[in-house]
Amino acid sequence: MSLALRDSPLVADATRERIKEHAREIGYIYNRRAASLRTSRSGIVGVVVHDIMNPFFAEILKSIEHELDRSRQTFILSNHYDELEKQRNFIDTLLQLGADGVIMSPAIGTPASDIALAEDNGLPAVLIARSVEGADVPVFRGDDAYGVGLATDHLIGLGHRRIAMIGGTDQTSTGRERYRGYVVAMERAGLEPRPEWRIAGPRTKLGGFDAASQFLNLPEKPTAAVCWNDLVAIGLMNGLARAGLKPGIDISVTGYDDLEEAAIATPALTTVWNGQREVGRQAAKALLDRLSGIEVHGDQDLITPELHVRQSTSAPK
Amino acid sequence: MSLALRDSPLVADATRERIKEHAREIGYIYNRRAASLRTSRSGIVGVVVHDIMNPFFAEILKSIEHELDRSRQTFILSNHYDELEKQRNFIDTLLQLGADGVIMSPAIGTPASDIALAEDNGLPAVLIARSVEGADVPVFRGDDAYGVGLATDHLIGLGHRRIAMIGGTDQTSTGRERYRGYVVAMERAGLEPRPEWRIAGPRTKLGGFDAASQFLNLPEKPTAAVCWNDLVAIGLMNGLARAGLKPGIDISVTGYDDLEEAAIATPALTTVWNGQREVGRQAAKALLDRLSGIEVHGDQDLITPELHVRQSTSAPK
DNA sequence: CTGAAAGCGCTTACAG
DNA sequence: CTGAAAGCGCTTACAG
Repeated sequence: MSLALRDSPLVADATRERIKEHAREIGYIYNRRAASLRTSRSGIVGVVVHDIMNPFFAEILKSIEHELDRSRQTFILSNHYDELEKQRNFIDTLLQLGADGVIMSPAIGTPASDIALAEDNGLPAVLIARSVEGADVPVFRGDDAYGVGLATDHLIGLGHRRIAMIGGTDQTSTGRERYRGYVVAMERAGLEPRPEWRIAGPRTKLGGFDAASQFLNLPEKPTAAVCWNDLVAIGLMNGLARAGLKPGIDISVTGYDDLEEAAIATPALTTVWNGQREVGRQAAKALLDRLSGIEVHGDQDLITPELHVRQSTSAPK
Repeated sequence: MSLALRDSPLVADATRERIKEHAREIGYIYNRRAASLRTSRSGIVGVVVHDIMNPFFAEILKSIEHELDRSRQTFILSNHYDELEKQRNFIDTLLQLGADGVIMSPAIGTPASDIALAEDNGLPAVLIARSVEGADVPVFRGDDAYGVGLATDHLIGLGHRRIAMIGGTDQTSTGRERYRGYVVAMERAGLEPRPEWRIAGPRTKLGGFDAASQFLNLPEKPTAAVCWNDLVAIGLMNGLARAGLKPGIDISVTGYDDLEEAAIATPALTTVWNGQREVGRQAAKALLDRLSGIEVHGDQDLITPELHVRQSTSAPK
């Protein structure tokens, strides 16, 4: 009977249908805990990110979901809010449930040993968005330095000379990479990336909104802002508008990620496409490959970002 | 040993600590599948909503997460995208995993029998946001008709006479309630809620954005729009701005939900607080109560919405 | 090829 | 009070 319900080819079609029909009639419910106990395969995959409310992750999650659905894996989602403790609890839960694998955007400060612990206990891991020094697992993310370079070059090309960088933190690999991309592009153009033009910290709309006044008080007023992500950029534009300025005309603003929302912001946001869909798809595929025993190499294939020019950038006045 | 690890009072403190220490050393991992198989309690709670990317649900989820965390329940999240099939698959998965309960915002068209099926198989359900005719389970949501009435009354009080209602669908209980609130408020003020002033459908930012041109072509141009939710309102304001109008001055706009984002929109959005946090908290608590055998009455305590007036509404020009 | 038995790792009722 | 045994519902190796 169990063979028939699992669509085994060892059972004739007609027999299978009869058994399934009967199972339905008596309200039979397959007990996955029991099966999993026996086979040590649970069909569960864990996904843990900073914050699923963040549309950047939400877009990644959608494509992970799509990919996992196709191979009938159930996925369990969790936020770690960049707290190591929460992340550890979640990994612990996955181990206890006998999950088959985990896709994670590691919390700030995740040591390689945390990932090794999971791996050593039969929980293969795949990273997204951020890498962890010393962890020998596949990582999927965009080429952040290159992407921010695109945005910075674009502003320089429009004639901007004083360009601020708003948001992000040096505590993550992504943060360091994006800042590096900005610095390199500025220097390449012979411009000085003045440290006081960097407003580190903001990563949300509210953060960008609040940074507007700080931006407007910067020494030797910058005429443009390269933002950490679209959320910060949209928040900043709202803050600038609230202060009576016209973002896109008085001050040029670029985002990062190209969220669905970027195109309908006012003004429509010039931003860098960061391949969220691709990141999710590739990460899910890599994990599924690992589960079926296919070797996946640990080095990261960076996704190449693209600049999408819209109305939030123009020549300085 | 198992007693010690579960902090049973039957074991002396010193002994417990020694055993735990040893367990840590040998890298022992508690097998929840085995325990669950034996006790038929899994510590898993399912949550299924239309779309977790929607900030409205995301805010509810956050408070559910907070509440479940405190009682060490793991929660599994899923989107049904208003597809019954997806919702059924998820409930099936929960049954197979032996989940302890489910919190759901039922997909359009969910029959009471689907909920009965879960309940009959030992999976207690609690509903959020939408109710299901004939299902005898607790429901937690706001008083939608009353809330939209608040927004409509506010616009009428400012002097508006031609007011459109944008977004939402009659296929959900929420949709019908919100439209009813608008109609009742209009009629109470002796105004005619003309059917062509209703643009049904939009429920997202993009939907609201696209509805702007349709709104501007409405017969006997309305001077204000009551929107289905904040997303539609923000999208509509962006669309109006793109058409050269000043939302909040040329056209008054109200939202619904009071998302975090509403306060930082440009102009800041006048909207109706819908108690997301409360909905999540109460739903989680009700489910936990049911799990510990406490009777929870099936009739719904509606949360009373509040109007939050900001800059997106003013007297008609 | 078929059917009965062992065993996954827990918890708990029960014998000693 | 303690320790060994039964059993949760599956899957699979094995005996017949």
